[in-house]
Amino acid sequence: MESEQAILALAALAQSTRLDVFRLLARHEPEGLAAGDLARALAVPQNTMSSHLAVLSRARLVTARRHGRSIVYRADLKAFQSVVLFMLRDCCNGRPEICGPLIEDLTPCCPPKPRRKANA
Amino acid sequence: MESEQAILALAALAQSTRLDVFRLLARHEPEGLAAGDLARALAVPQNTMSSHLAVLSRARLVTARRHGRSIVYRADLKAFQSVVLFMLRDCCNGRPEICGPLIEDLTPCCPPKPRRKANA
DNA sequence: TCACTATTTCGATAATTCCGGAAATAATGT
DNA sequence: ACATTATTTCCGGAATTATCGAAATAGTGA
Repeated sequence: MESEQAILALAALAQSTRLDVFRLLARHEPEGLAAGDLARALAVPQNTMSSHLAVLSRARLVTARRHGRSIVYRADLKAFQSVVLFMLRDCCNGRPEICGPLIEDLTPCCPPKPRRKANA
Repeated sequence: MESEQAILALAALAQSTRLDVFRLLARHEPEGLAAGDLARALAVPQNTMSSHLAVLSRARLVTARRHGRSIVYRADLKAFQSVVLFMLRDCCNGRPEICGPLIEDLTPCCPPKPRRKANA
C-alpha cells in the first residue's frame, strides 16, 4: 500500500460518523448493511450518510453492491488490514527491536487461545 | 484509548507532511530530531513545520523536549501502538474469527520469535 | 546588554471538509 | 405510465485546515 492510499484511509476514518459506520459494517460482516439502514442506525440524514459512504468508498474501506432497491455496503477488512500493516511498517521500518514488542502487545486483541501472559 | 483520541491521531497522520514527520521520527528513535532539522529534512518552512508538530503533539503522537536552543521531538511509539490497537479492536470487536487471520498476516512484519499456531 | 540561533505565535488567504435541503436517478410493482 | 422506495447528486453556507510571511519568544554566549 502506498502513502497516498493510506492517507485516504486514515482521513476517512478520522471522522466520528465514518468511524462509526466502519465499526458497524465490520460488525455486520459478511452480510453488510444498506445505506438507509446505516443512516437510520446512526441517526444521520440520508444524503449526509451518502457522502460519508462515498468517502469510505474512495478510500477502499468499504464496497457497495446494489441489491434490489437497496445498495448494500460492506467493510473491506482486507483493505483495513492493509492500512494497519502500512502503519506498522512505517513505524517499524528496519527496526524490529521497536516493532517486536508492539506486535506482541497487539496479539491479545484477538487471543486465539492464551488467557494469561504465562509465556516465558 | 477512546474514539476521540484515536480520531485525533488518525487525522494527524492523514496528512503527507505529518506522516513523513512521524516516519522520520520513528526512524530516529530514541534520539529524536530538532524542529529545525525536521523542517530542513522535509523542505518545509519552519513555521509550517511548527504547526504540523503542534498537531502531532496534540494527538500525543510525538513529544517535545527543549535541549539547549533546540526543541527535540520524539515519536511516541506507545501512543502509536495504542492507535493501532484501537483500530484492530474496532475491527475485531467480538469477532475473533475475522481478526484472527488479520493478526496472523500482520505478524510477518517483524517476527521477533517463532509464532505458535492459532487455534488447535 | 547585545547579537545570534531556534522555534513558536500571529494574522491573513486559499483550499477543503462537513452538513443538509432540494432535486435527480434508479429499481420495483401495478 | 405512474406511484413508491432507496439512494445519490447538486448546491450553498459554516467551519476547519493548510500554508507561510512577519513578528514575538526563548535560550546561548560574548
